[in-house]
Amino acid sequence: MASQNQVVSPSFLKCSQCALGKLCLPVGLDAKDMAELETIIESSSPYKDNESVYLSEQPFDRIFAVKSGVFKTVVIDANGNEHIVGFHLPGELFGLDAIYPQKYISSAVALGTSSVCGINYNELESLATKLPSLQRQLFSLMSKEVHTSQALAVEHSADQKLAGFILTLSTRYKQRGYSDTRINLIMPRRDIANHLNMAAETVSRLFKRFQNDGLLEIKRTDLSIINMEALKQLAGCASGQ
Amino acid sequence: MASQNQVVSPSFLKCSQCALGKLCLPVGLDAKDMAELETIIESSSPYKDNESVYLSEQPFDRIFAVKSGVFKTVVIDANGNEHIVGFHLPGELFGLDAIYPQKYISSAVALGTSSVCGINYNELESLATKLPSLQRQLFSLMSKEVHTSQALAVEHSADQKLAGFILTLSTRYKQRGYSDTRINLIMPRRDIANHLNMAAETVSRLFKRFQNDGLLEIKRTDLSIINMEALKQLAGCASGQ
DNA sequence: CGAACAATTGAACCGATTCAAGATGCGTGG
DNA sequence: CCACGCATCTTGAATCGGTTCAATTGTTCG
Repeated sequence: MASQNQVVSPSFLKCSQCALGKLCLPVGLDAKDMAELETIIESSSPYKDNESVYLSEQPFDRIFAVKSGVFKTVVIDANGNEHIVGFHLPGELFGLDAIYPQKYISSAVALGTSSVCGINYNELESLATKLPSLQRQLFSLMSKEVHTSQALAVEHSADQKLAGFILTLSTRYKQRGYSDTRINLIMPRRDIANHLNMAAETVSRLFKRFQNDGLLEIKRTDLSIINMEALKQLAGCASGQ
Repeated sequence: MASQNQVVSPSFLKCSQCALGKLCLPVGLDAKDMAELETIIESSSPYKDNESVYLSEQPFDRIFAVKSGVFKTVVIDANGNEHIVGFHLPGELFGLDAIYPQKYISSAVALGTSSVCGINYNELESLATKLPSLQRQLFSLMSKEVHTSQALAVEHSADQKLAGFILTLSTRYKQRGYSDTRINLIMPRRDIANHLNMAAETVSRLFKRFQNDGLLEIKRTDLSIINMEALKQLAGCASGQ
């Protein structure tokens, strides 16, 4: 099993693992279509820890696919408080929420050394008109995004939220072919806490309790899920899907 | 100003007010295109209070546009607890989260007598391939949906959440041409509370405090916003825009 | 008019936050 | 390689916001 946060595929431009490629291929993109998709996908040099791909309020032109590492998207409210909207794992897209307002709502920041592919949105749209399977895939992905955002709101106790969070990571890594039981929590506790709207101390205490209860083992960034079923029950299953 | 929860337009099938039509028209749908869009939009008889349009787990075939009244979408977690994912006002779409899983995730329930248009999704997809402006509009709408779901997660104190909720209603009604300061809260306190993850008692207390502080006036379902700016400040602006 | 439900109000309670120390791990330079 | 210093994480005790429970008032509708 490849370790997480590594480059997804030797030639990411082949798009064999990213959110677009994964489902495009089986539904009828031939080599020519695929080649055309690849022309609008641009690779970029890696970002260092804490560097940003784009900033809030900048004009929207591209969506991004994570090639390696993890990114977080962050908004800052009127009082200057940061809120982490989401974490983005290898193969996942981000920047979709900028389509409607035509500017980036959040800022995207690398967690550790990480890299992306940029995809010009206007060109992607044009291409989607020509390739029905690509259009379908895009609709599907955005629908999934809606669902994901909503799922977060369902849980309300701190236990539920943290258990749910771990499970979504597990599921998402599994979907990309990584282990679903051994996870590298590259993001600091503070970021997890912020994302789930709770105090970092609470995250710490809960991890300890989950460990004492035999649900998982955790040492710094190294998380192993021991009892997946119990975790799902705790989360109320909303995120386990 | 037309009162809320009324039929949006005499002939909704003309789609002049719904989320699809509103932006389709200015971007180049001619009469023939429009006619084609209308052929896949079906009107239905009104639903009575508490009747459901679809239930969770049912196979997905259509998305829906609210013609009149209000609908709520509800999920039930593993422990049997209900959670209200969202409220849907006249002109808005719902059911988009079912595209990815190809089955309805939530159940959609009428709040008071309400009516919808159903739109066959496969046909809509096909049509979108032929009409680039329709495709663009759909992407845009789904992006907006993502943004909306995320915005909810940003607020964390009860004050912020309730203020934010009122502001989103205000904004959304305004977008459809209704008053943004006089709102009919057709949904019971219990539902508002559930949606925002708080106790109905808290909603009650907060409404009272907001009223004492001169932010708004409320009597049962009749809400008037007095001090919009103060509300926005309270909410932290995340929902204001 | 009266029954059933919805909303309000008050008081006790609890989960999670906050504040304040300590512990642990990590990179840097001696 | 160890020592230092910084940042992250952990742990404990006090506090607070919001919930829960219980009782009252208000509203709707047969």
